[in-house]
Amino acid sequence: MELNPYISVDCVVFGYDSEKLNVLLVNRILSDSDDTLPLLSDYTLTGNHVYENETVEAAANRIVFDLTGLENIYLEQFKTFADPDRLTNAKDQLWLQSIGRDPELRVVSIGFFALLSTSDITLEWKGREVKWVPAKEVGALGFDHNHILEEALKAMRNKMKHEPIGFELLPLKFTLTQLQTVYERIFDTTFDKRNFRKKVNRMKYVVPLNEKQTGVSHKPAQLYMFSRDVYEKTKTEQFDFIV
Amino acid sequence: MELNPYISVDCVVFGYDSEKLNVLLVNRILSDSDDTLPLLSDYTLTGNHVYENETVEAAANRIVFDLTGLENIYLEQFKTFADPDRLTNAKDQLWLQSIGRDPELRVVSIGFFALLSTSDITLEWKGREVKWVPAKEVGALGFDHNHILEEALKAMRNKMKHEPIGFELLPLKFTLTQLQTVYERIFDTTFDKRNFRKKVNRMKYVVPLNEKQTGVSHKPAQLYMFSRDVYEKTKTEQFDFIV
DNA sequence: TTTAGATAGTGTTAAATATACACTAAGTAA
DNA sequence: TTACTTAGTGTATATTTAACACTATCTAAA
Repeated sequence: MELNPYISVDCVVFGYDSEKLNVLLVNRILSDSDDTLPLLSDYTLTGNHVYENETVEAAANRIVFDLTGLENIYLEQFKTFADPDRLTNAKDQLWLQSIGRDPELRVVSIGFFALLSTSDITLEWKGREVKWVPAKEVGALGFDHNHILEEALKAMRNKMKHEPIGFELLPLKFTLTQLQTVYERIFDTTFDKRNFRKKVNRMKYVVPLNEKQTGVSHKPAQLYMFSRDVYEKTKTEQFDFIV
Repeated sequence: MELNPYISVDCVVFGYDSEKLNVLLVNRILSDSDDTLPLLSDYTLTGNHVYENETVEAAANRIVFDLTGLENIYLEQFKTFADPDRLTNAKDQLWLQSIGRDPELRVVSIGFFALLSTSDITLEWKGREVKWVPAKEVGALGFDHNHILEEALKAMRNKMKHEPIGFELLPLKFTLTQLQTVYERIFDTTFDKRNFRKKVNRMKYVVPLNEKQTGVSHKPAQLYMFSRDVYEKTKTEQFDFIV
């Protein structure tokens, strides 16, 4: 089965490690034929062209699965990038040529972001170096990937404000402190513990388990899980764009 | 300048006429060579391929401008459609062939929705019939356009819940009753007038003008306008996904 | 010029939610 | 047993929501 040369998918894989938000990057190395210094060595987001018979959603899932070995990861198509000059800078042209792509083609990239808890995963991808980088410390990326990352962050934060996707960044079972911290880190703010817990208490889709945290050297916390079922059943449609 | 055969833009143009939400559709007619009954006659959303040197945003603006003569219309990229079989049904294949496109090509369509007040516009498009159809009464469309329309409606409603885009569907100057009605019609509900007005009263970006409605045979209402400036300055970042 | 018709515009009370704020409880490790 | 660490809880005040009905102002027609 052939890859379609015009259509690609870029996945911004966000992983939260109970401290900060990270992004998955892969190394892009181009070595000289005489094995001296590399001509090119930088990082990009994870992406791939789609197979001729593959939907873009399937391609995004395939990429995330190849990277993490995980299925059913939260994935969302957030924006498409198709500027005529998005791959025209010198490094990208060099790279495209070297891997046998026509550097003249106008490639559409459909952007997805994925959310997961880094504790879950093991990394490997086509022999290329893959690493987590804190979202705030990402340097200059290849292609238009800094732009794509920024848009992904915007879309993710925006969705996070109104929909319960913070849970996707935590393990299945989590404590309320962990939940609070996710929101604090992503919105770069702090909340009052008692008020936060009062609010969560009204969210019937955050359900307490008969289980406590283990392996900690202090009072173990109650564990909770998120029930999408309950959420879907209880959510309402209201408008609320007041400041 | 050439059109890119792989990349198209579909615009879901929503127009509100102070009664209901409408969508702009164009007729797709294919006549037999002997001028008998048409082989094909149905409607589609408005769309076009992008020029080789054109961004997709520019293409979307161009389409809306060609259709309405209006610039600076609210436009938002909401989703991209790229399923391998999205144009494979018989009618679409026939149409593609007849207009000289390769029916085998996998075409990516980047979906935008536009919001405007129908009172504003005059219609004309490349000699093809263009018409407003109430969003609730749209029948079977060509291509995958029923699917695109549904996704546009979802995206628009969702955005409307949290961001002040209802104003884009009204004339620049509007009354509070008109504003209330937009939200009632789009969310298919009703609000209490006094409570609605109390809420709007707290939105500092809805500013009263020194002007009243004219041409009505009853007490003329106060006119208001929306100030995006004030909105951008006063908005905050909070999370609120409680039911 | 009066009257009918139509929509504009307004206030109060009770319940729910938001905000601000500090101490005790329960576990582990030394 | 004690020190350390994080979990977990309540109250008072301000703000917001929700439910509810009447008067004001304009036009048009009698």
